[in-house]
Amino acid sequence: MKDSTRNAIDGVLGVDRLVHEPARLAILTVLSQAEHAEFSFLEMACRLSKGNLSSHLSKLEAGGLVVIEKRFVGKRPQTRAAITPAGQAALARYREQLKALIGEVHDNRNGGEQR
Amino acid sequence: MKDSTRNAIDGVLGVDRLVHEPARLAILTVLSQAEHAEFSFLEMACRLSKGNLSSHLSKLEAGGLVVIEKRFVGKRPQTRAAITPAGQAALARYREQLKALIGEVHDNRNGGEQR
DNA sequence: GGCATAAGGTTTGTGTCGCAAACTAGTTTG
DNA sequence: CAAACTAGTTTGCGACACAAACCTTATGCC
Repeated sequence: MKDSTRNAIDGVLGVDRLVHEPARLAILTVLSQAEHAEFSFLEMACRLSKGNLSSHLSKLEAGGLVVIEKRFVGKRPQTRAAITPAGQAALARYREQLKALIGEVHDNRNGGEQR
Repeated sequence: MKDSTRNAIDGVLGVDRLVHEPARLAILTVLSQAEHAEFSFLEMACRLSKGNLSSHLSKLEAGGLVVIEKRFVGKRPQTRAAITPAGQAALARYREQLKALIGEVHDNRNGGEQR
C-alpha cells in the first residue's frame, strides 16, 4: 500500500461529518456558488423536504457554516441562507480530503498481498 | 446555478451510504488495492478499533461488497476480507459521483443571486 | 364573512447507525 | 497454573437522518 494512499485514508477518516452528510454537502455546494439562497430554492435545488432542509440548515447554522436570515417579503416570512467564511473553509477542506482519496487512487490492481 | 452542478448534487444525494461512511470507504479503498487483506492489517491501515472494524466488515459483507474468509493459520484463527466485483463497482460509482461534485465546481464566485 | 387551500416553515417520532466498552474464546508466556 | 496476549464479536447508548404531523399566516372562492 502506498503511503500517499494511507494519508488519504487518514484524511477521509477525519472528515467533518457536518459537511460529509450528503444533504448538507448539497446545501453547502449550492450556497458556495451564490451570495445566498432562499429556503424554497434550496428545497428544490437539493431535492429536500422542508422538514429535512430545516433541520439540516439548523445544524449547519449551529456549526457556524451558514447564517440564516429571516425577514418578511411583503407579509410573508422568508428564510434565506448564506455560507460563512468558515463554511467555505470547511467545504474547501472537505473537497481536498476527498480529492486526495478519490484522485490519487489509480486503478493499478498490481496490489501484492500483505504479509 | 449550472446544470452540471445540479447533476452533481443529484448524484451526491443518491450516494450509497454503505460506501459513503468514512470507515467503510477506507476499508474498500484498501481492499481495492490488494487481492485481500487480513483483519489486523485493516485494523491498523484504517485506524479502526477491532469492534468497529468487525461491524463495518459485517455490513459490507451483508451488502455484498466484500467477502470474508475465515481460516486457521497454525492454531490461530484468521479473518481475511476481499472486495467483490460488486464492491469494486460500488466504489467506482461512488468515486464518479463525488468527483462530479468536487471536481467540476470551480471557485467562480460569480454566483448571481436567485430570484 | 366563512371555509378550503396553499405558502413557509418547525416540531416530533422512529428506526438506524457509529462508536466504545465489555465480553468470548483460544493461545502463548512466565 | 496464572497472567497476558491475540483475534474478534456482542452489547449499550447517544446522535442522527428522514418522514409525518403540526403550526401560522395569506389567498382564493362562494
